[in-house]
Amino acid sequence: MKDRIDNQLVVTFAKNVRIVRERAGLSQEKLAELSDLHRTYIGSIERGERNVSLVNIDKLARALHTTPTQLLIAKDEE
Amino acid sequence: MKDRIDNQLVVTFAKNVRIVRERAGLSQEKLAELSDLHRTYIGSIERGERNVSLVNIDKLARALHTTPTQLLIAKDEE
DNA sequence: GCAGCTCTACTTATAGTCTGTAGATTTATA
DNA sequence: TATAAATCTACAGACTATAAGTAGAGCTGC
Repeated sequence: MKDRIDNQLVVTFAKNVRIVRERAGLSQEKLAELSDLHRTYIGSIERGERNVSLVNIDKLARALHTTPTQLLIAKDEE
Repeated sequence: MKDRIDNQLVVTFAKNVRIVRERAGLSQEKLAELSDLHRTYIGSIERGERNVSLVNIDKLARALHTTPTQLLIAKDEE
């Protein structure tokens, strides 16, 4: 398994992408198609293995009909 | 001159970093030191030439005593 | 069996570093 | 007033590290 990135923002982003995607009823493959990214790349983002940059944050936010900001906010730290 | 990146999020981020840095009374060099990034890299970010990734967005937000979210929100589109 | 996800492994593209130059601006100082 | 010294930013170019992107096999649960 590839290493997770030890950074709170990366972890939060990863979780949010997964949550929003699932709420939207999309598979990773479908999201990949909508965002013009690769299916395995989406998976690794959601596992917190990728240090995603602004342009792809933007692509994902658009595909999920949300904002970059929403994807970076920690929803509930329990 | 290196090309600006044609992406709204990149442009917004660039502007916000500069505004917040100047409000804090910091030079690019001082911010570079505080964020543990290179001085010329800070300059190119503010010129909108860089597609910055999550870990460095986090570093900059911390150094500027703000949040990643604040750096991504378009303040006023006039 | 199938859909959806994980994981390895890899190449290519670009994020990010470093050195150095130049111009503009400010500040001290003769 | 100059003018020199110090500070700051823009930018070029070359380099290194890592993000972006792809392919394919293999889990897992329905």
